[in-house]
Amino acid sequence: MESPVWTPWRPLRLVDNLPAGTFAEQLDGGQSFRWNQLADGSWVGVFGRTVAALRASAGCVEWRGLVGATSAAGALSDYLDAEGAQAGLVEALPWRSDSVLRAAIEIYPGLRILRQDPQEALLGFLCSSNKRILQIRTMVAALAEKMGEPLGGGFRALPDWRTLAAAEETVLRACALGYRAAYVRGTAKQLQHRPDWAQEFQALPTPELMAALQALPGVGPKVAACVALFGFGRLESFPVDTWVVQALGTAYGLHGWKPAQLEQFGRTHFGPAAGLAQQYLFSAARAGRLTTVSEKTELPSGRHPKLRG
DNA sequence: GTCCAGGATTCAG
DNA sequence: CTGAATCATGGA
Repeated sequence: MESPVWTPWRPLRLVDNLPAGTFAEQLDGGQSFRWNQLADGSWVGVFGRTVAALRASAGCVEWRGLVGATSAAGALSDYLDAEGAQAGLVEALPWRSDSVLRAAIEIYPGLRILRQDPQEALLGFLCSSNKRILQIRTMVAALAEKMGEPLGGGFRALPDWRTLAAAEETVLRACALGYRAAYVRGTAKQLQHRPDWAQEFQALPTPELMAALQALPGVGPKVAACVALFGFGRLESFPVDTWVVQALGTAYGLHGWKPAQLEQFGRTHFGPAAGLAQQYLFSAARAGRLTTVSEKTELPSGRHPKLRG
């Protein structure tokens, strides 16, 4: 087993303060599935072809990379939105009139959407249906371990579509994908001959991007919304999963609403950064710390959206 | 053993 | 079009 040789720890300059609790939630809260926390509290992960370790100390973030590899500082800065582009979007969310959102933001202040590689987001969320975050991490780790290209230090990249399309049935099955193996294989077979698929998808407006994603096997409305949000930076995308259904039902009184209706509510109520609001609500709900909306709070879209039109 | 998981697909009505 | 059944697997 090849053990990693790390560079010294160095500070990562972030515009926004990032508390340790928020930091952990950001890396391990169901956005990416490739970060693992070590016994010393630091985090080790792979994103794209970059291997890095991170740790939060006194409100600041430190990083280190593999000796001999290209410096991970630039990739990390982009990945973690070091320049603070999302801070203004949080400010523009309706937290002043929405006490539920305000309370959720205060639980994980500084929480941001990771700017992930499209392939990483798509593969991860192809594995996500009807699975818990811990189990998704296990699946993705197995895919990388068995088929990914070595990056040094014992770490591996995610396998590309060509490799996944050609993978033996027994290999895929050993990754504990279950029925999702057909999703991964089917999508891989469609994308393996389109090396520029990510650029082509990125050029599409969000509605067309969502449609293109949902044309892939195993990609429905929720997975497409997650890939658009985490992989293509579409901050207006509003994924509705079981946690968000419960959160909007209990906290906003939207009982019995169907996912499509809740998605419409989320995008109209939260606006251009609805996906960011969604992540705050998702994390708060998962932490069991979601509050309930007060009767005074105004909900501009506090009625069922029209099913047609 | 039972229930559920950051759902998607297929099928019946 | 909508709602229910089904899918494979592991952890609580």
